[in-house]
Amino acid sequence: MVGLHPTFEKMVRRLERRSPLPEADREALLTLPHTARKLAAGAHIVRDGDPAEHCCLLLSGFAYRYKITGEGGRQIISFHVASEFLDLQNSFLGVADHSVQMLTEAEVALIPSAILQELALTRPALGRALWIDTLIDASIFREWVVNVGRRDSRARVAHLLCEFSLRLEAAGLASNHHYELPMTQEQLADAVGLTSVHVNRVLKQLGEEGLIRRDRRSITIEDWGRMRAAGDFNERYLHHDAMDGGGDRP
Amino acid sequence: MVGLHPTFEKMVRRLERRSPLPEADREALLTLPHTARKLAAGAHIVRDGDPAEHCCLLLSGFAYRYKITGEGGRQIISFHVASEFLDLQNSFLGVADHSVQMLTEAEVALIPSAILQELALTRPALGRALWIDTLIDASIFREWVVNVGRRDSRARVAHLLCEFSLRLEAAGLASNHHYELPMTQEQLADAVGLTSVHVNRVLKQLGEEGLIRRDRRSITIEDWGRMRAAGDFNERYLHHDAMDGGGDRP
DNA sequence: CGGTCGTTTGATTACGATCAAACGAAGTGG
DNA sequence: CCACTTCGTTTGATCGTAATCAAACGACCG
Repeated sequence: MVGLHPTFEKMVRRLERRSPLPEADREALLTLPHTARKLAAGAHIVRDGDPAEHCCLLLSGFAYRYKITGEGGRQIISFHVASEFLDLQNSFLGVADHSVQMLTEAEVALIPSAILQELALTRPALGRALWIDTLIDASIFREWVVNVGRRDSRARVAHLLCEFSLRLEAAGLASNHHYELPMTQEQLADAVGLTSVHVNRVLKQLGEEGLIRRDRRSITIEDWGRMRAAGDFNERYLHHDAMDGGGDRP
Repeated sequence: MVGLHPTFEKMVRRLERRSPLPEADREALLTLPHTARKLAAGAHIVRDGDPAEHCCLLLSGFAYRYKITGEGGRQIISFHVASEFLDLQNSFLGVADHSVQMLTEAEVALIPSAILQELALTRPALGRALWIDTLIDASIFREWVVNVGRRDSRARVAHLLCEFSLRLEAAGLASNHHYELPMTQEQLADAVGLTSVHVNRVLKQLGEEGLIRRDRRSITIEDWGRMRAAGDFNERYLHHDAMDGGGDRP
C-alpha cells in the first residue's frame, strides 16, 4: 500500500453521512490494508460462484452487478460509482451469487473480507455505518424489483435516469440533472428488463416529449417534475438524507 | 412478556445455522423484550413511510412486503414465514420504504429497534448472524430482479414455486416438494409481475406438462428436475447451506 | 480508410394484458 | 338446510406493448 487513494476519504465521508464515526473508526478505515488495482472496462472483479475472499472498494470509474439466466439473458442488478463497496454483499456469504464487472476503466482497492468483517463486528459505530450501507443497497434492489415488475417501458427508463441523476449528483458527477451516462443502451436495457432497441425508442420519445435532452451519452433532464412523474420516481428508497436510524436511544 | 413463544428458539436455531452463537448471545435473543400480538390476515405491520420503531419477528403464519406504484399496481417484494424477521431491513433506516402485510392470520413479536440494534452492534457473533440474515434477504431480492426482469411467464412462476418449496421445507412446512400455498393467484401474480389471469394459465400448463399437481392450494412438484429447469432455478441464492462466510481467519 | 461497435429506424410477430363472463368453494343469515 | 353473497379460480376473445428480425447509419480507432 503506497500512498492513500483520495477516494478512501470520500468513502468515509459517505459512510458518516448516515452514522457518525469516532476518530478511531475513521482512522481504521483509512489504514485498511488493501491492494490497489487498475482494471479495464469489462474486467470482472467477481464471478458468480467465486469464493468471496476480498471486498472491493471502487476508487474510480463505474461497475455493475449482474446475473445470467439459463436462456442466456443478462439482468443487471445494480450500478456502482466510485467510493462504493462492490462486495459487502458477497463478502459475508461464502460464495458469490452474482458477478461484478467494470463498466468503465476503473481503479479498485481489494480489501481482505476477514479484515473488514473484523472491523465491522468489533467497532459498533463502523458496523452500523457499513450495515446501513448494505441495507441501502437492498432498498435499491427492492425498488428495482418494482421497476421491472410493474412499470411500463417508459416509466422504467425514466425511473432509472432519475436514479442516476440523484446518485451521480451525490457522488459529485452530475449537477442540474445533467450527467454523462457511462453505459451503452444495451446495458441500460439489461438493467430495466427491455431490449436495447426498445430502450432506444423510449429515449427518443422522452426527448420528443421534452423530458430529457441527449447529446451522445450525456443526459440532461429538462423537466425534473414531469420526469419524476413519468418514472413514478420517489427518492426515499435511496435514503440519501442522513439518518439516525431511529436507533440512538435518548 | 408472558412465557416465551416457541418460535423464538426456532429463530435462534435458524441464525445459528449460518454463524454459531455463544451461549450469552443465544440467551440475549431469548430474553429480548417484546410485545406479542395476534394479527388477522391482511393486517399491516408497517406501512410505506412509517417511522421504524420496532422490528418484527414473525412467530406464526405468513407475511409479505410490497410497494404500490403510481399507477396503482402492486409489486410483492418478498414473502416471509414464521421465525423470520420482517423488518431488520427497515429498522436501521429511519423510515420504512415499503409496506409489510400479513398474508394469513399471524402472531408477531414487536421488538424495539433500538434494543435489537444495541445487541447486533455490541455482540459480534450475533451481529454477524443478523447481518447475514439481511444479506440473504438482499440476495433473494437480486434473484427476484432477475426473475421479473428476464424470465418469461412460465419460468417466473416455476421459479417462485421452486423457491417456496425449498424455503417452506427449511421451515418444516413442506416435504417431498409438497406444500400448501398460503396465497391467492393474484398475490402470486403480484410477486412475479404478471396478471392473475395469466398466472392461472401458466399453472394450468405446468400441470398439463406433468411438472406440478394441484389440489385447491396445495402444490406438489411432481418432477423436481424438470421444474428446476423450467424455472431456471439454482438454489445457491438462498444460501441455505450453512456458512462460514470466508470470514474466520485461521 | 476500412472496420468495429453502438445507435437508430422500419416491419412483423408474439407474449402477456385486458375485458368479459361463468364457475366453484366457503361463509352468512333467514 | 338452503338461498344468497363474496371471493377466488377458470376459460374465452381481443388488444397492445415490447420482442424480434433486419438493415442503415454514425462515431471512434487503429
